[in-house]
Amino acid sequence: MERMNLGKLSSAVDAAAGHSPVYETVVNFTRELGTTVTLARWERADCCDSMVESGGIGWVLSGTVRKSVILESGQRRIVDLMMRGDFFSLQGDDPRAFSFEVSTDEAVTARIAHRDLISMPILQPELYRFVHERTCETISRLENHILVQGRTRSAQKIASYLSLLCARLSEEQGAAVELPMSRYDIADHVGLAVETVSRAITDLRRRGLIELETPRSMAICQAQKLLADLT
Amino acid sequence: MERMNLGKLSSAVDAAAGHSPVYETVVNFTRELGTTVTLARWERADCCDSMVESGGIGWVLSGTVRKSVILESGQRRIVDLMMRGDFFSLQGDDPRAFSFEVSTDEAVTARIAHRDLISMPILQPELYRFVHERTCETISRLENHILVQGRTRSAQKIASYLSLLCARLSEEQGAAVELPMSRYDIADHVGLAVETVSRAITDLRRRGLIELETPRSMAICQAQKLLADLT
DNA sequence: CGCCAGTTTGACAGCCATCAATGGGGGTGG
DNA sequence: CCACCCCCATTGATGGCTGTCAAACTGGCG
Repeated sequence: MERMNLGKLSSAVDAAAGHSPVYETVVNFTRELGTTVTLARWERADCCDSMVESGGIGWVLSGTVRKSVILESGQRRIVDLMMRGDFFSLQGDDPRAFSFEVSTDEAVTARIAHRDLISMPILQPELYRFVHERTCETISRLENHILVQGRTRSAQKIASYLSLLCARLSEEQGAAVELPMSRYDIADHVGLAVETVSRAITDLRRRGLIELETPRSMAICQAQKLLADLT
Repeated sequence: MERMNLGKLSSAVDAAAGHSPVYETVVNFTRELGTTVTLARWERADCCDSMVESGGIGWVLSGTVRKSVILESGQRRIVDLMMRGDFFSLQGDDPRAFSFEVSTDEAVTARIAHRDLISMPILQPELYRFVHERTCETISRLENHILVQGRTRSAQKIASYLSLLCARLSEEQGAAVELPMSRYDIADHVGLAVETVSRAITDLRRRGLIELETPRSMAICQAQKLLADLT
């Protein structure tokens, strides 16, 4: 892990190719925070658990971070996947003992410690409002994932999951996207076995609904059919 | 739906038997809001969609409200279950078109409209902080449900779901609780068929892990075994 | 009494988790 | 440079679990 200051933020932001309007507001928000914010640069497979200690709230400026937990059975479950612009809550006293890991080559995160969050509504009401807005967005993200996991058939789960993922990764329809996670990660995220994930993806490819340049590079060919077809 | 004022709040709160410390803070929060808050009393099967129009944030003071959506296939999915003290976000422009329904004989809800939420950090910073705190609690609730849904076996899903539900409904271990939803609701919430839910519950009962006075009244006998036993 | 919604149980086909094996790609060390 | 290893992805075979269809049972209500 490497500490960063706001001056170095630009290079990190430039690395996050294909900016979106929402992402711009997150970057501006980060700059306006001044010394209240703590930036950090991480590398692949880094464990970001140290972020949690101070409590408060965190977000991703570039790269992908996953929030996971190991069950008593030894199984890993990925609860959430945070990409550039996504916020997540940091609760040090959480008995569920989540851990955070970087799944891309590099990731830049930001956070506000709990003690600073406390004084924000008085000192920076405008910015605190933004925090609330993004926190509600986090709720939407989790609700969407509950809908994905609620699907009964594996093909449905994978189809709706990939649709959602591509929509978050790229604004343009049908463009090839680099999947930020392995088949194992997808399996642990949607609640399926790796083999079932692989089979479902192969099935979608054979039916011409998606295309795979490499196992990690995917393009959705028929977006609406991908979701509708699978009763 | 019947509008309420803060004066009538006491009777509604008294109806929510077995107060918890957290719930008390929510009630106090509601009182302190004064005219900013909008209270409403609902009856069984009422649709609370009118709450969403003004945006902002809502919470439950008594009873149970479920947040659901009908998929293209006609299936219903219950995304979240809100009980006394639970907050939820209201987004009128949400394309996912969630609807809210009361699943108990009676329910009392409160809400703050978006326009009032906007001015809160300046006018009532202390209370706005509380909103943020409860919103983070909502995130925890959804994360927990993602963990439940992620279980692969039906018995695991039901066991962990019932454990979670009972923990939210009653502070005392092993006490009988009135389930706030039908088997159909449970099925649509955890992503199983009704028959599978029924079989899983019967199975847990036969093994002596839970007891059923009536189909709706349940007591957990061996809490830790209920979760650990099922690899 | 009859109706209805909710719950439970049975039978069975189909899907998925598991075990097993193969192939590919990137890294390291000889 | 090549061999080797490890991780990832894919495919096959199989048993068990779950969704589906069907039927019986319960309690409440008019």
